[in-house]
Amino acid sequence: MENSNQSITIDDVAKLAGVSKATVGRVIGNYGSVSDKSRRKVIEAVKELDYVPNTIAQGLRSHSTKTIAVILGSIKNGYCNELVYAIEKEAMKRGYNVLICNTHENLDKEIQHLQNIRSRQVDGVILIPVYTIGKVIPEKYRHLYESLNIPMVLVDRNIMGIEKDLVQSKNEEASYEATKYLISLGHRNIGVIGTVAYSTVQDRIKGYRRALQEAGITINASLVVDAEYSEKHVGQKLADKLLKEHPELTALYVLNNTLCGSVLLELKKRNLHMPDDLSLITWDDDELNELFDITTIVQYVEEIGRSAVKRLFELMENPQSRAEIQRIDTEMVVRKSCGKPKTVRWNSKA
Amino acid sequence: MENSNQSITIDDVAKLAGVSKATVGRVIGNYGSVSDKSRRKVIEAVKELDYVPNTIAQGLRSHSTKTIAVILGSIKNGYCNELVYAIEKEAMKRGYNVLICNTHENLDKEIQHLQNIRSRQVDGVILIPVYTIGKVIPEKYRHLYESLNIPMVLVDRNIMGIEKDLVQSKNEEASYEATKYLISLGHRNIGVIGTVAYSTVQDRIKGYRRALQEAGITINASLVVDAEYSEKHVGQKLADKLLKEHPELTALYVLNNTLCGSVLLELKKRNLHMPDDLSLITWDDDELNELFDITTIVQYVEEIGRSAVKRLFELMENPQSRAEIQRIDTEMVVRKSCGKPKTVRWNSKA
DNA sequence: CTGAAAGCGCTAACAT
DNA sequence: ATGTTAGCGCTTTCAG
Repeated sequence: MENSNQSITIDDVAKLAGVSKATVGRVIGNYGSVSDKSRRKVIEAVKELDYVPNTIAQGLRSHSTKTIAVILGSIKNGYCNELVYAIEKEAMKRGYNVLICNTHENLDKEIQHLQNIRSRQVDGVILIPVYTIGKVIPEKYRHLYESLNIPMVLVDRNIMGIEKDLVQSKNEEASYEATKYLISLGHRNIGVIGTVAYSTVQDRIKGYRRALQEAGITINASLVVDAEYSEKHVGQKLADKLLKEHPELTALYVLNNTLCGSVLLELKKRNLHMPDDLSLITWDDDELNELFDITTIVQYVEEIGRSAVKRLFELMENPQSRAEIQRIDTEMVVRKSCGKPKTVRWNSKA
Repeated sequence: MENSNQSITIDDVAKLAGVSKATVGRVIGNYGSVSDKSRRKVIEAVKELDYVPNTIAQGLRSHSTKTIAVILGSIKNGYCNELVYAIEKEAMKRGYNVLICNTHENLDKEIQHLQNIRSRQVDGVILIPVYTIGKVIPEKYRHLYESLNIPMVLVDRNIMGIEKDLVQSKNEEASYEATKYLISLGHRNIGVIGTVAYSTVQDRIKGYRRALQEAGITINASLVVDAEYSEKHVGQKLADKLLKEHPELTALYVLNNTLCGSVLLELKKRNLHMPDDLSLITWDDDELNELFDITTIVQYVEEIGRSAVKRLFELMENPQSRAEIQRIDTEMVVRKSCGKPKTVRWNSKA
């Protein structure tokens, strides 16, 4: 218990316990078979010396670093940090640590992280990929992902043209239901704001379209506007644009959590109240939504994280296992932001 | 470029380049001296084989894993994820990766992480400690922190009785100024809500008291209420309590970002408007604050992160360097949540 | 059940 | 400027 010196090694323990270091290894690594007597002696020596095995040395020898990496756009994003939280918790349970890597939504940085991770012999990767533009990935990049010989599961977004495990919400279905809900209230002109680049958002748009079609409502493409990632106050700008150009709108449907606050700013500016002047639905739960009583499609991010880790460990045990897609349920939390559409053109003045 | 096999080693490169592995090491590690000719050959071979050095092996040999760990309560906290973002960015620049560890504000878990990190030979630690209850740390724990022979800088919170580097905001000063601002508007009865357990919050309370004293206002301890960490909707509950028991209050001062949303919920419920019915100041920036036009004390979290990393690297180079405390400026962003106090007892009805 | 020996991939002395 | 050698701390054959 006394000496916390870094340099106590398995040899010291072996010497003190009067056994070989192989036996010590068996005890601390919990493999092979050791007599009770030896085990006791080793355990005592470990305690006596305050010995902790060197994970680095273990890693070099055993090719397992007990580390997984999470690569994503930015930990500052609400979805992402909830995800990382869940992943770390789950990994810790299994004795793994997690390395965090922000790509800043930059493909080159993602590649760089991936390379780096290879050199670190990380055991597995959970990735929210940048490349998801709805086009099949260029050969140059595809090669990188496929050649990377490391267990990997994608979360949230898919990469077209690549065979990888994926865990994500039922985006299309949830979006379909949400839109149907608006339609059932009487809305026929629903504006949509989202960052179209992401496969996730594309799926949500598909669901939106399907619901409209099913209700026999003509689809007006100009009601769906694309919010460039990382542009400041883009939600506000686009809400303004939509409301200005489409006085017929009676509802707004926001596809990214990050945009909603900014959209609310615009509603406030125009003195538009929910649900009387305008109905609103948004994705992802947030304190904001509760405060403003906004009806929300909640993703079970914790569950997504847990599933991703679970699948990753399966992959680590059996790297040949075929890629599969897991779609996690969502929940629509109905609050008070949606109502029957107004017949008066409240915003024609704008 | 062809083979992305894991098992390409420095030997393969040496063989292909026709030099010794020592020379290869010199080139990729960029030390010692190598002839231009050899260097070229090595670089070519590296490219040819798509070789990446094994960080684990490097670490075992050189005792530097190029990894730092960040240990904190929860990555879900806004302050924390901004901090981690800044740290990761800064670390990446220097070729370091960051390991993330959540303590869930649990001291035992923190210790566990610290132990684990030791076995991983992490080069340095940035820690937002759990133990900060304002009492000197018990010997049992103190020993653990001090014996841990690894460069470490604390962020945000201090541990009494321990000599460690610390980077934090000028909590006392900022709080003093904020309170003075409220006083200057005419407020004399200012309710305070915060999680008192944290040294940070204690400093903020000190600043609040100093401003009151200086203005000759009698300090009423019952105006400062303690929000238990992790209790749900505690902000709302405490705001309710304060307003109920102290109808003389004309301003609320919230010391943790996490509490503010919940406090707003209570104001909404009581139909209290800022600044007419009540003035409000809160700590930490947030979209919420902008949306509600709340005057806010903004911490420069990015700068705190950068400073912490910078200091950590100094410590890593010179572990004997004496512990020092860095206090980072804050900024009060004045919005519209504060005004002159009402003379009418608006909330006496409650 | 246990020990001896080899070696994971690299860097750091020490030669030359 | 370059190669040789040893060995970081551990796990893993392979004998016994």
